[in-house]
Formats: sequence, structure tokens, C-alpha cells
Amino acid sequence: MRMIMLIDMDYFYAACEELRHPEIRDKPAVVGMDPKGGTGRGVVMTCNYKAREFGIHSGMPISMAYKLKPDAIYLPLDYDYYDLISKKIMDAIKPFAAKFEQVSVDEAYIDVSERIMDYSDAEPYARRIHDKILEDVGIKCSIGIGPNKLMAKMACEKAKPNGIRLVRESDAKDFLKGMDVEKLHGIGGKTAERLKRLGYSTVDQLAMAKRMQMVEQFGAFGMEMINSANGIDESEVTENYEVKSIGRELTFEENTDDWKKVEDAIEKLGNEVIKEVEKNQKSFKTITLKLRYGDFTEHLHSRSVRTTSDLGTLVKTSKELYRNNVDKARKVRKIGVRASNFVDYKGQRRIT
DNA sequence: TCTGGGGTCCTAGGACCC
DNA sequence: TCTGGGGTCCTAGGACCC
Repeated sequence: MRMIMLIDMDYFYAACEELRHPEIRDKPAVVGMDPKGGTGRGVVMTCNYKAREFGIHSGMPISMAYKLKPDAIYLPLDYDYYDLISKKIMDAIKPFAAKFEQVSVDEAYIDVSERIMDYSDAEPYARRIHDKILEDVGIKCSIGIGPNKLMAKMACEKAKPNGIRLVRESDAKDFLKGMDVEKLHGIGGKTAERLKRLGYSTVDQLAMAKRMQMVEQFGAFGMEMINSANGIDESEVTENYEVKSIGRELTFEENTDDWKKVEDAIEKLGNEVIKEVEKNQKSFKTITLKLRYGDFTEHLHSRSVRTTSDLGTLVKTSKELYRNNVDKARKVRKIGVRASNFVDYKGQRRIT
């Protein structure tokens, strides 16, 4: 019998900002792109609960947040600082875990099956983790506990903010009953729409879906969804994680068809990508250029090269991909450069 | 109100090789 | 003249998550 926990920080970036600026605690604070007096492009990354009282939430266009509350405190993103806090949090969690899997900057699964023999011990154990993070770092979190990763995740959603929620295996189906299919982790807006057209709107309807039909419609993913709807998830908490691609992207202040402007941006992004590639001691084989046009359609163009970690190759190839593929009739909104298909330095053969 | 930036995984067709 | 099956790599697109 497995026991899995998901530990998730509450409004993480804004909580980090509150740590170093305690004076913003009881004021509405928004972390994200620069609102530029309401004309800024971009979205709210996260905001504190005071800001939520005004209807602001993460993912919302920053210009809209500005209209709702122009005198809120708007703070720029500082990923280096959040990474620092993240490391402290993960260090606080690890001693509690038999298996540990960080899934994002502010979230981690732990497998505690070998540490907890009884469901009645689960919540006190989670409480100790919660308090340890609060004590060491000063950030509040929510913890979901379940028989697998999926249920831990779903329980955690219900636990927010600053709560702990346990869902026993025998209660899983009850817990999911009546829930909208879109609330299931892994089912987004598009899939939810398709499911609803097939007559499956709630999780319990999906749990009893016709297997043949689901496989016809969605392939292997169809069976996976039925399992999820039944609270079943066999996936393991996996320890070692390796980055698979490194990219940077940039949205122009105004859509543009100026080649010079785009190519300057490619150089800048290429530089940042190489810095990160070097930090991770990687070489790459594949270069991908991303173009988003004014109408929001996105296209990827990639090319494989001889294994390299060279800035010149990255920039030159990216520019070629741009010139060869850009639709000259349309203006570009966003440009991105990504390196992938990594080979570790040590695995790389030197040619002399 | 007008939509960011960082990623992951899956699918599918075509090339190419045996 | 007709024509298999498997494996791997490459490219493009799509969905999803935080």
C-alpha cells in the first residue's frame, strides 16, 4: 500500500516577495510582467490573497489586473531569488522522504510508504513537514496525501491555502464524485471539450466511460483518463531528473516585421540559452526556432546539427530557420530559441 | 481584458537502413 | 514487375502543466 504526498507552496512568487518585503503582506501585491500603466503585454504570474480579493489571479493579462487595481504593488520577476528559496524548501522536505521528486520550483512529490504504516499517522507527519518549511524558510504550503500521485495532487488542490488534506484509497471515488472532468490533472480545456461532446462532463461519468470508444477517440490516453477518473495512477515518484531542453523566448512590445529587430532578439536569446547550457554542462544536437504571429498561431522550426555547445552555431542556425520559414506577410509577436537533444560532456567523443 | 515564459510528453509521417 | 516488416531519426504540431 503506497502513501504519497504532494507539497505545494501557496502563491509562491508573491510569498517570496513578502519574505523580503514584509511591508507588502497586508497589501495587494502582484508578481508578473511590467503593467506599464495598463499597456504592458504579459500576464500575472501570481499574486497574494489580498490581491485576489480584487479579482486578480494568475494567468490573467497584466493589463486587466491593472484596470482592476491600478494601485496594487506590481513587482517584477526575480527567478534567481525564487530558485534560492526553492532550494531551501526542498532541502527542508528531503529528510522526510524515502523518495523525492521535485516537479517545479514550488512543488514536490514524496513517497512515504515506508515511513508511515497507518493512515492516522499521515496528517501529523504532513503537519511536521508544513511546520518545518515555515520555520526554516517562512513560507506556507499545502499538502495533499493519497495512495498515488494523482490523488495526492487532487487532495492538495482541495487543501489550499495553507491546509492538509488526506484522501484514503477507499474514499477516492467519493472524493472525485461530481467533479468537472477539467479538474482532473492532465485534462485541459481542449480535452474537456471533447469529453463533454461525448457526454462525459463529470469525473464519475468519465469513470464509467465506454473503453472502446475512449480508445478509438484518444488512443492510449483514453485508458489513462478512465484510470484517472477512477482514482488509479501507478506512476512512481522518480528521483533523478534531467533537463531535456533549454530555451528562451521573448514577446516584442509591438508585433514586428523588421528583420533586424528579430535577428537582434535571436542573438540575445541565443546568448542566454548558451549560458544556461554551459551551466548545465550540456552539448546539444537540435535547435528549434519558435515563431508566434500576431494572430497567435505558433510554428516551430527545428534542425539537427553536429553535437555542439557553440553560440555561433546556435545563432546562425536559428537565423537561417527564421529566414527560411518566416511568413513575410505576417508580423511576429514572439520569438523563441531552444536547444535540445542533449549529450553530456563526458559522453561526448573528442575529434582531433 | 487580450492573452508570458519555462518546460514535458505524445503522435504521426517521411527518410533511410537492414 | 511488384513490393514486407522493423527500427531509428528527424521534423512539425498539439496538449498540458506551473
